[in-house]
Amino acid sequence: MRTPNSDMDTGLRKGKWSHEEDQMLIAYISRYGIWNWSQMPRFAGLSRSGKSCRLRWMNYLKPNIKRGNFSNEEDEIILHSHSVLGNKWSAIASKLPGRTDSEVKNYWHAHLKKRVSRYNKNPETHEQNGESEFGCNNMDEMEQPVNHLNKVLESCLTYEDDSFPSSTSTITSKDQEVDFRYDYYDTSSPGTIDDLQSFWQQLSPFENLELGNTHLNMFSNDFF
DNA sequence: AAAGCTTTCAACCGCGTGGGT
DNA sequence: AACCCACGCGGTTGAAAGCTT
Repeated sequence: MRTPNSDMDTGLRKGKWSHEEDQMLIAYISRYGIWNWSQMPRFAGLSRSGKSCRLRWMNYLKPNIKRGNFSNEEDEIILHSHSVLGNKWSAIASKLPGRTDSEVKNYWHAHLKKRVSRYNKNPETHEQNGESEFGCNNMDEMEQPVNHLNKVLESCLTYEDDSFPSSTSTITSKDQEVDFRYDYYDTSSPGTIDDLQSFWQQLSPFENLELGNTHLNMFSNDFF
């Protein structure tokens, strides 16, 4: 929070909003609506910039703003969306009713970014009781699925026949079920987080996907 | 208890974009 | 085509709150 003060050049107030200012803004918008942010503060009797008013309204005063902790579901949506969209906070927030881009951005920097970078930089440090937090017993086993996921995805998108050898698993979406076959241990080079992001990008056409494979579940539920 | 450090998050700032002239 | 203006977005800041020593 910034301390209330004034901009010497413009005479406009800056810093934390008082309850009175909030009430003035709410009262004005309730009565006249939003017509021009830069002109509105003057008519509303506020010594604030239009930008400041807009920000205060959009992020805190607007009806239906959701406050409080983010749910696990919201966490997953943010992490998944961020892997696909990058720092497009507005686009990510649009997937979370009641959450603002600012709130999502802050939450990402305060909580979620660490979870991803922690694994990116030093996955070994997450091993506990001889097993990583991702459910794998060693790094090879943990990294290979990332690379493997793309193969799985590719197979389920392009093959529905018996052309794939070896093990069989099932991938289902809300409107279809596709059998696919793969050979997990054929995957030779370890994957990276970029591979994982690529996986989610390719997966996006399948909404509400349920994956009948432990490694896929590992990434969708535990890693994120 | 208090000093120092870290985290959180509301608010600000600069820039890009799009519409109007 | 060039300029202006309003708006929206994303990065950054810094006070307050929380935590640790």
